[in-house]
This record gives sequence, C-alpha cells and structure tokens, in this order.
Amino acid sequence: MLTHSFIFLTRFGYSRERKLWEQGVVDWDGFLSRERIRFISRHWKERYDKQILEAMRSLSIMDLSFFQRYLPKREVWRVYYSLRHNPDFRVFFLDIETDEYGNLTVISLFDGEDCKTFIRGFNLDFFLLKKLLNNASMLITFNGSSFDIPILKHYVRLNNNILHFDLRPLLVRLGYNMGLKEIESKLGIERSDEVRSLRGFDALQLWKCFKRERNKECLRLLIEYNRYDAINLKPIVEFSINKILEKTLENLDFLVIS
DNA sequence: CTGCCAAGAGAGCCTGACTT
DNA sequence: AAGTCAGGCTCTCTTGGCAG
Repeated sequence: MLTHSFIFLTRFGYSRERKLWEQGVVDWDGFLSRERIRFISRHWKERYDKQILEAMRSLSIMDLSFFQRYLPKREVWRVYYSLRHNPDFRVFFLDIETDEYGNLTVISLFDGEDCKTFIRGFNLDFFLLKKLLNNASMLITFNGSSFDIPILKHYVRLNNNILHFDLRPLLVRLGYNMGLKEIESKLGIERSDEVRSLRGFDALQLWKCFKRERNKECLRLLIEYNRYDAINLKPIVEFSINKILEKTLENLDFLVIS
C-alpha cells in the first residue's frame, strides 16, 4: 500500500491521490516512468519525482523517519499494512497504567506473539525499557497520542524514527467513536471473566489497593487487565486496516494492493 | 507572456471523544 | 483533569489549464 501512496507529496490530499490512481498512475514506479502527468506542471513533477525517490530510498533501508515526517498521521496505517510481514519491521502493541497522579505503574509490550509486562517496584527498569522501545519500528496504541506516549516520554527519550500508530482516530473514521472495551465487544474480542468488567478507573483503584494493603491479588488483576489491553489491540488493528483499505480503494477495482 | 477561473490544499477555530 | 486528534466549518491562497 505504501508504494501506491502519494498522499505524502507536497500539496497532495486525498482527491489528487485518487486522481492519479484513476488515470492509471498507481504506484511510485508508474509515477516516475511518466514524462508528464495531467494536472501536474513540469516544475512540480520534478519536485515530486525527488520526493518519491527519497521515499523509495527510505523504505529500502527501513529508515521510517521519512514517513514519520511526511506521511499524515491518519495514514500511518499504510506503513503497517505494507510492512507487517517484513521481519525487519518490529512492532509493539503498547498499553500503560498509571496511578492517580499520572505516574507510570504498569506497562505491557506485545510484539504479536510474546507479551512483556513491567511493573513499578518490581522489574520496571527505564534503561532497559528505553533500549527495548528504541529497537522498535512502530508503536501501536489506543488513544496513545494523548495518553500513553506523552506519559512514556516523561520517562524515556524515544527515537524520532519510531512511528506511532494510534488506533482511536482510525476507528472514529470507521464509525467506532467509543472506548476500547466497547469496540472489543462489538468485534467479539474476548477477555477472561476476571477482568471483563474492569475499566480504566478500576485500574487506579487496583494499584491503590495494592499500594495500601500490599494486596497481591489486586496487582495480579491489574497486570492481567493491562496485558489484555495490549494483546487485544492486534485483532483490532487487523480489522481496522482491512476496513480502511476497502474504504480508501472504493470504486477502484483495478487497483490490486499488496 | 498575461489574465482569468475553478478545484482543492491548508490554516484557524471550535467541539467532542478517549485514556488512567 | 491534561493532552491530542479528527471532523466540520469558513476563509484564503496556490495552482494547472486554458484562451488570447
């Protein structure tokens, strides 16, 4: 999908990108191989050629900072879609819990197969966490733009070539303007009985309970809750990218995307 | 080259929604 | 409560294409 994208070009929006596709310019190679393109002046064609060559170069060496800078946030899903099976593309589904003062208490990183959880006061080591995070190509969250990522940045400095894919705005576009738990139940994604009824507010109480009473059961539940929040993001991503791809390519049946 | 027009990109503002 | 984003709205500006 990424190599079919032109939305990162200067002064390009959805309509101009679609115009290209409709006239048969469906990928970067197609764009570069044409001398002239209708509705693009010679002057701009030259500039766009350079931008596309730069995109190609970045992609070939997996330096995603180019896309971090020029791809609109709401289109970051295209990077995930194109690279999700590439072994050099490392993703973390991420979720954090905090106490009532906004201090990080628990964080889970799910790489698609294995879920690592770090707990304040036990195994949470910010040096190690930083090392782990900065080895990733993309972090995927739900509402992380306004919650998880800013808080995380208080503790660790993240490299600027890490892409952040926030699922919430995408789901809003797809008509799911609601919280994570409600989306899960709409999509039939399950949680264990113990944590099914828990919400964000309860996470604060669980940590409080653990701190006050040293109650291990409270902590265990909080960890379980947090891990589900991270792990369940994966099926939601799969659902969302298929939906948004369908929507993006509506009425363009000749366009087959890899 | 100059002048005009319509399309559409982009900026600014407001609102509503979510996370713990 | 803080922080961020997208959508809706309006207004402005840039641009390609066309005519002469």
